[in-house]
Amino acid sequence: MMCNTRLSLSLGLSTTPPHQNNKKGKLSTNDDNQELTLCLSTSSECTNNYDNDRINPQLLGGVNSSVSSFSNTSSVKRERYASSFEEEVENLETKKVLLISPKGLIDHNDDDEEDVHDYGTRKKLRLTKEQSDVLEDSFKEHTTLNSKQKRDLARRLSLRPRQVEVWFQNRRARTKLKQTEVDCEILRKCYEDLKDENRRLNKEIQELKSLKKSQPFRVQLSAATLSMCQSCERTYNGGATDNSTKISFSIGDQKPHFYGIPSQIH
DNA sequence: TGGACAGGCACGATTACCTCA
DNA sequence: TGTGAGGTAATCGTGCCTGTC
Repeated sequence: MMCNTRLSLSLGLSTTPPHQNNKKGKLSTNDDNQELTLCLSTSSECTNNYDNDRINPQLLGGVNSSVSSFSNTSSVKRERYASSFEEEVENLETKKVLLISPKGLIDHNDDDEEDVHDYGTRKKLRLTKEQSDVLEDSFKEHTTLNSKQKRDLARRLSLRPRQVEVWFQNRRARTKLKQTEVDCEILRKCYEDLKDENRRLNKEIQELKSLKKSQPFRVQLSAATLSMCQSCERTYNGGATDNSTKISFSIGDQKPHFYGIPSQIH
């Protein structure tokens, strides 16, 4: 989508975005010609081709050089990660141009260890308990954030806005997954109950059929004369006036309620 | 006024790192 | 010490909405 073009700079260097080369996002070069990449760009040019979270700003030098081939992406989400990018670029103001070698990043200013990642691996942040708690509290208040809330939260937690955004996305996903599991369990229970009910009703039908056979003159059943008791709130044959033939079933009862039928049937 | 386009955002699916048993 | 499972941060692709030209 965003990073699907190889960049060919005027220096004749090229690369493929890290995340496209392999699953681990390792930087690699074209083995055939052993090209190296030298990224010379300001933030805006680079964000035109890379999501800020997908290419480390450290890969970008502070050289203010416009490179035309950086601006060819049509659906670049320029602003999406802009704040985080700019923040990091700001941190890198003093850094020099960084070279990317086949073995990864060569940092010429490696006194700041936190900023120096081996971009052969995707560094994974572990949020502290405090950060998680704050995010949880915030999530309880509102499950989505507007830009200002995101920025404020990020500043408060010393995170990048993008990280806050991702956390909320994942949190929403987890909530939804949990709710789906709950719903599934409820449906499963309903299904089991209905199955039991169906089994019970079938059994009663069989019992009534056999009863009809053994006592044909005492119980006259037909679909037209079956009715339900009012407590079941089921429809019944309102036209039937002969109480002696009305039979009622009550959902949940082990035995049907018979109206106007001799008690020995029970 | 309608269409094309870009940006922003949310989402689902997936990947990959990390921890722990 | 190696390993598999689970949790989760991060990535990717896509669709929808909105603003602008």
